[in-house]
Amino acid sequence: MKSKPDELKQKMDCFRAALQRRGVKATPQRALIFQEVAGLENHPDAVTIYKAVREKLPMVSLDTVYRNLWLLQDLGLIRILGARDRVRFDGNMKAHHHFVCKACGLMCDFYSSAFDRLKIPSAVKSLGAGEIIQVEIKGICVACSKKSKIKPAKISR
Amino acid sequence: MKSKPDELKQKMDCFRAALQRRGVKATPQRALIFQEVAGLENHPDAVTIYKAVREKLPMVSLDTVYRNLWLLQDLGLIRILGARDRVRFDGNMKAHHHFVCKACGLMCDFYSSAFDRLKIPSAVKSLGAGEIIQVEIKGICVACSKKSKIKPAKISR
DNA sequence: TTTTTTGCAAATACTTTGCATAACG
DNA sequence: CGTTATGCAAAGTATTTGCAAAAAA
Repeated sequence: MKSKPDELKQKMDCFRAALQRRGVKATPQRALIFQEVAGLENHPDAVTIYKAVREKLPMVSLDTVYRNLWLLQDLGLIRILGARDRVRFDGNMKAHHHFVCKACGLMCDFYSSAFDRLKIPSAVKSLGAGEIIQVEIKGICVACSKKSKIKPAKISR
Repeated sequence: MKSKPDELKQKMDCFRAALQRRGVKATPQRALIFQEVAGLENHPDAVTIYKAVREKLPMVSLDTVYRNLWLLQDLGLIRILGARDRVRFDGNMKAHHHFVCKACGLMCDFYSSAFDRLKIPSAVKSLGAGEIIQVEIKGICVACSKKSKIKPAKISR
């Protein structure tokens, strides 16, 4: 699903501004990669983005795509879904919610009876049958925020 | 963080019952693997579980751990967090929430102003500084529920 | 012109599979 | 006993890294 063209234009302006602010160069690869991610409402993996970018720029390599995706994430222009690396398992079958640290990947449970009472909105019915509803809060965990006081977080894998 | 011993016992009963119901054998490996995941409130990856199980049963192999984790998930005894396989990227920076299909991994956005208004509970402050709050609804998407009418979903990678 | 970024290729990490043997019910 | 599960080793994917050449500011 593509977003409206003027929205995309606005996103690209935002993109250029963020790059400049951080002294990062605006290469065509970078712009195209951002455009692909920003223009889609499904959530592509790296290879899907790679293929899409290749249509317009056949020489790009997959590692450039990865490098730029992580860079865009560091710049706050895109996000990742779920865990950054491997699969994680959850054996807590009580109602609970998650806090995820953007820096170190820590995931831990918290409880909230208010969140437990959330109902699945009717708009979701057109997507499928919802069974579990959980809230995810992303941020920086205490351990990482201590670290970053010493040395500003350079989030790289 | 370990859960209380009687809770664990109850979980193990639940485990044995579920295995029997589905005609799956209760091997010591399987029981230990379940116990590890069920007893932790952080969300270990396969290798972490593997190491923990090895302490008690030094012969287990990593592939047995994986096989059993997926099995336990199929049985509904544990869950996985985030995407099952690769990293996915999200370029939608508007407030939004996610629907995730347990069968095919489809992830798509939906909007809800009610969910957008959720506040970070004070209990979370002890975990870290929350920045983004999103709701995740897991279930079966329409495409998969059609498929499963023909042939009951055998969810394997 | 200086620094950053790219593409390539090779390396690493994570996860799955085939098969003979061992264990469960 | 018959079937299912295990361990091993080898194969697949996914992702990262080092480096010389190319491109941006």
